[in-house]
Amino acid sequence: MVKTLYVGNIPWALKEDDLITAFAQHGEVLNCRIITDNRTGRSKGYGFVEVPEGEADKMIEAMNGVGLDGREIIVNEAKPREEH
DNA sequence: GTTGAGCGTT
Repeated sequence: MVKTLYVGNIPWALKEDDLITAFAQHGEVLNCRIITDNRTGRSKGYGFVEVPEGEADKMIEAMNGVGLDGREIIVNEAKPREEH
């Protein structure tokens, strides 16, 4: 099973590959996604990273508050997406 | 070309 991590406060210039590289140093990154609004052309400035459940807790504590590109990022467990 | 709290799409 994989767990989804919420990553916020990320720089505008950051890319999905950059998140993978940063998170891959502390564990295995299965998938990642940065939320950007193409309709207004403005990045929401946050993204999601999927990591193994066994490493999710270590990844959060290891990457939470880490300075990335000069800006410290916020890493937490993402809430499950509600589907109705 | 800019900005800064939050929780997302194949």
